[in-house]
Formats: sequence, structure tokens, C-alpha cells
Amino acid sequence: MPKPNKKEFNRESLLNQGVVLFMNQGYHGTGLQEILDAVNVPKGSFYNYFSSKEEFGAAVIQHYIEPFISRLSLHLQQSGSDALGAIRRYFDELIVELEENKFKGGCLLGSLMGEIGSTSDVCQQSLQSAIARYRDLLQSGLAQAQQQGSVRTDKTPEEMADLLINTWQGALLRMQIEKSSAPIKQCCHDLLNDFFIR
Amino acid sequence: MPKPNKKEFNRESLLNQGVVLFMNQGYHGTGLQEILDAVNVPKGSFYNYFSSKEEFGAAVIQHYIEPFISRLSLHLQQSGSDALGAIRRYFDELIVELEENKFKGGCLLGSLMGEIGSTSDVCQQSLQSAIARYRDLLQSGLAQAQQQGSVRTDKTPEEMADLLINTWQGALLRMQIEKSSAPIKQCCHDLLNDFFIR
DNA sequence: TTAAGAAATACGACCGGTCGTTTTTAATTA
DNA sequence: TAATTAAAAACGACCGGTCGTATTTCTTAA
Repeated sequence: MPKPNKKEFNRESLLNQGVVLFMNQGYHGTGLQEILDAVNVPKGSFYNYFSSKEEFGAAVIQHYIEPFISRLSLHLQQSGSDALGAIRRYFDELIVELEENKFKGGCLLGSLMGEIGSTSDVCQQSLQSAIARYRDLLQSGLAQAQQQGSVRTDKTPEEMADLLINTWQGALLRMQIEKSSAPIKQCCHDLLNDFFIR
Repeated sequence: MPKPNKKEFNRESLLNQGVVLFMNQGYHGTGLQEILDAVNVPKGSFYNYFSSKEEFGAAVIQHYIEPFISRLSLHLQQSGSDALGAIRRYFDELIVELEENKFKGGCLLGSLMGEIGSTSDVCQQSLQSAIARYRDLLQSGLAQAQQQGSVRTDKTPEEMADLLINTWQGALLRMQIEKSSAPIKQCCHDLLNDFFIR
């Protein structure tokens, strides 16, 4: 019989809900009770899944970044000779989704970097590794684009990947308080259609 | 005799401490008690100065941005025919100070945008106006630089000011978790010494 | 100038609630 | 029955905010 594996299901549900609530209300602004209620897991059971809120937060961060890496990775391997186009299409997809969400909550990584990046070592390390993985992928895409001749070669792929990530993060913050997608659109335009090509 | 004006002094002390603690621990991560203890103001007195924690947060935001506007403004009016140089020197100053602080706490605006930008209307508006004032000043500086021939003219000063602010914010977040000034240095270099000049 | 009255501020105790976590009990499995 | 896991109950600490009251400051009138 297919074991329901309720434990793994609950764990996943908690992580999913953690992403949503941490993104909308922040880490300290979200109580465990709120997360547990949303997925119908008793409070006493939480510590069967995670050893503390802090460790849970670190796990939420890793859980959050996974889909983004998968999607960007897919875009890159699909469009063989147009890596820059793949990156453009990937961010365009994100913009569409952010507009659908009415600009509620930008990027969990950005929000948590500011809120607990300096106070929680565990979460800081998780943020570091999440961003590093994301950056490495973006960097490899930009390196491809350089070889394909669509991106300037007088800057390293790493430098450009970092710049793109940082500007994107800042633009997401602006988007939230301006309630407009203009900042993120301009971010992509300025970098992907101007600065990175020469 | 010089009137002590204890009220105004206490109010200022609370705002100063609010900046420090909100920056290091976030809004929800900082209790009123902690702020009050640090400046020796009793709990019951807080609400003679501010009507709620939320309004206090909004006031802290305005209090925070003021020195930055003054400093940038001073740099701009001091260097008559080199507005771009003034902007460069202003950011270089910030970088030095951030390095001295060992990268603890980047920018209060960035942190609070992510944490409460979507949940507190009062603070969201305060963040909006603070950033708008800062952006307008930076924009006027870039416009000067354009007239002086040191900055490209095929982009509007507004667009460049927004890009610089957003990238700077993102770089500050990265700085915090990487514990390195490399992101903010690269931000200034990429924009002020490359993208903005042609 | 002074006395009296009104208003604002100072202050600590305390409110109901929620926080993250631990301990204890109940249920399940071996 | 013994061992393992789930969940309920309880824990102290702390949250933002309110209370009554004591003190100061400001306003007014004599």
C-alpha cells in the first residue's frame, strides 16, 4: 500500500505556508501558531518536524529558492543558442506573476536579509547558500551569452550576475512600496537591454 | 536659564534609539521596552510622545533619512562644477562608514520596506515619502552632471536616480550577509564609473 | 505679581494575549 | 508489553497598550 507519509506532507505544507507568511509579514511578524493553524498541524507537533523556529526559517529559505533555480535552469537549457534571451524570458515571467499578485511580497530572500540577516547565524548561512546557488546559475547563463556574443565580455559573468541580483532585489523592494511594476521592468531593461550588451 | 526641554530631548533620544534597534533587529524584532530602557524613558511616557508603535516607526523612518539628505545636499552644493564627483564622494563616504560598522545593518529603509512595507500603511507612506525626497535630490544632482557633460543624456535623471537607489539597496542587503563591502563598492563602480558615463 | 485653575506630561503597575519552547499525556507501532 | 511518535496542556517571558494618579507646566484672573 502507498504509505500516505503524512509526516512528509505536513512538513512540506509547513514550509509552503512559511514561505507565504514570512514573505507577507516577515519572520518576527509571523507566529508559529499562525502557520500551524493554516495547515492544520497542532502546535505541539511542530517540534516533531523542526527543532526551532530559527531552523524552520532556514529550511523555508532553501525551500523558497528551489523553484526559481529550477525555472531559470530550464529556461537556460531550453534555448540553446540564446542564453541572454532565456534570462530575459525568465525575468519577464517573474514580472508577469508579480503583477498578478498585485505587488504583495517581493522576494523572501530580500526581506529576510534585511530583517534577520544580521541577527540569526543559522538563517544568514541559509541565505548565503541560497543566493550563491542562484548567482552561480545566473553566472553560467551570462557566461554562455558571452560566448554566444550577445553580452559584453569586458565584465566577468560573476560581476554581472551579482549586479543583476542586487538591482533586482532593490527593485522588488521599491515595487512593494510604490505598488508598481515600473521598478522591476526598468531594472531588466537597464541591465539586460543596455548595460550588459554593448 | 536654558530650558531643558526634556520632552523634545526624550523624543529625539527615542527616535535615535529606534533607528539603531530597528536597523539591527527589525521592527517586529524590537520591543518598545527595549527602546525605552535604552534611553531611560518609562513605559507609560511613550504614548505622550507617539500615539502607537506604528506611528513611531513612521517617525523613525523620517528621522533616519534626514542626515542622508543633508549630507548629499551639502556635497552637491559644495562642488560647483562636478556634480558627478560630489555623488561619488558622497557614496564613498558611506562605504567607509559601513566598513567601520563591520557591515552591521545596512539601510533602515531597505530593511523596513521588506519587513513592513506591505503590512503597515502608515509606515509604507513614510517610506514612500522618504525615498521620494532622497530620489529627487539625487535626480537633481544627476541632472546637473548631465548639463556639465559628465553623465550620459540618453537616460533621464529620474531613471538613473531610481536605478542607483535600487541597486544600492540591493547591494546593502548583500553586504550584510556576505559581510563584505564588495557589493556596495561594485555597485558604485558599475553605475557611477561605467553605466552613467558613456 | 501672584493665586487659582486647567491642561499637559511623567510614571509604574498592570491588562489580556501571544510568543517560542518544554513537559506530559495519549496514540500508534513493533 | 515496550518503544516510538503525535498531540495536548502548560510554561515563563514578553508583547503593545491602558490605567489612575502624581507632578509639572501653561493659562487666566485678580
